[in-house]
Amino acid sequence: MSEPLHERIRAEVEARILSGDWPPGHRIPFEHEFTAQYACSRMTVSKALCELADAGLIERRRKAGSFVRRPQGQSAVIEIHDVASEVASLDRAYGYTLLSRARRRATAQDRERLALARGATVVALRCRHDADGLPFCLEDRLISLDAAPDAASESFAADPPGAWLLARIPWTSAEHRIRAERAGAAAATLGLGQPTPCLVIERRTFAGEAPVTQVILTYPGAAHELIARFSPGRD
Amino acid sequence: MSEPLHERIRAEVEARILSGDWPPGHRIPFEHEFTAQYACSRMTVSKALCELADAGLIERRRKAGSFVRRPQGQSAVIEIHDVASEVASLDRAYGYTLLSRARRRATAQDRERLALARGATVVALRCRHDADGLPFCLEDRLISLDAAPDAASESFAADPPGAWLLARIPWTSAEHRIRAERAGAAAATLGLGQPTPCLVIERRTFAGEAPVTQVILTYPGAAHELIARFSPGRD
DNA sequence: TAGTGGTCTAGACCACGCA
DNA sequence: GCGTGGTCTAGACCACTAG
Repeated sequence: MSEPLHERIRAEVEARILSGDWPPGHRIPFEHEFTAQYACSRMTVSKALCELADAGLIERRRKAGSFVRRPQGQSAVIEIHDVASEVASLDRAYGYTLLSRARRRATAQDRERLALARGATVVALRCRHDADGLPFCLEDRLISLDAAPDAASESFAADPPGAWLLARIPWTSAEHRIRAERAGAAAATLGLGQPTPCLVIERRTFAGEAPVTQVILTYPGAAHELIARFSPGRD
Repeated sequence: MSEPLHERIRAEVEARILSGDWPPGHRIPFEHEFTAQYACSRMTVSKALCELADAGLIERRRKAGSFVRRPQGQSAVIEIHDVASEVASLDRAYGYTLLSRARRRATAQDRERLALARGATVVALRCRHDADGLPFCLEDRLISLDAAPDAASESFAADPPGAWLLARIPWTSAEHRIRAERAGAAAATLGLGQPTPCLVIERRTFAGEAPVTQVILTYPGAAHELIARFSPGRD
């Protein structure tokens, strides 16, 4: 058995669908018909068809059967890695510089960035990530000391705060905003001329309802792409 | 049985992992231990643990057991909607204009964009999506006639090609690239001054190994953000 | 109501990888 | 070696739902 049988069934049904042999809306054979065709048990067929259903290629309805789905594709999936591993995956040397660190009672702007209550205290960091000695990304981060009290005694001089937080504070949800922007205050730090467009990623992370951190990552547009390969999901 | 048992097992193990109770590297109980704990068969436990492995939360090794995986960096999920529904969700009036349409043997550049074989034919489209009468997004699309022969006889004068393709051609995977760019050729069409940064989304879609379509969407940066809220779980 | 998929069982054999 | 997970079987009962 070089290849699992359920995998072979899945691949053959998938090929029928992708070739157009079984067009959208077509009812594919019942499970018991596959068990006869492949001389196997129902569990094996079921596993193959469930994989196709998870992949969004078919829809299964009790009593009616399984049908080829009309492709949905409204939404997609993108992976966003943390900066250090991003640089590492490009096979370039990673460098990190802390530009500034401040501990303060949250200003009005801080409270808006991080959805904080009045009177909360934060650590504000600015740092630069380098690849092969060249500026790769500018990071502007707020950390809530309510969520991460240890951040108050951490200098962040040697290691970037992203990995530090990730290793300590469990998070349950995050919100991303991605946009293009003209390099403003970041231009000088990144060694850019003014008109250079940048890719800006804003991320707010929460543990339950409590805000943990907010970060603005600015990448020189020419030097960076978000890349992802993905498959349609269930939905 | 309101909830399948394998689902309950999956949820309880996932909770242990996300709470930090079982930290990265921790070996979780063997399948036979779960069968004792839940008084169920091995298949049921296996299904639950396979789901967690698919989601990237655990790694399973023969003889050794199953282990909590270290977080893969900050991998995340972002939804990318198609342009028409994007405009609709902003509660603005959607408009569509076909700028050009050509059918041709694939040029070298076309072949690179769409990973096509020599001698393939394509339909090349340029169109503009408007919101409340203002340019919202510029679309530059290639369609492989091998994958979508009907595109040869479709004018695309009234309806955007994205939805047309989605309704007809099933796809199994796609590749996205997102970057910031200075408005170049797109500037005039979008009614922009030259230095305006744009958010550029490139998407290549495949059915199995066969390329279907490639599209470059250019959004004026100030007018557009990708926004997503997500939770950790499936990678 | 009858037939489908969803779930589950109590076994089994095998491949792999750590000893 | 030997124990793990990977796969598979030949049944079973149940929930859902189209007819």
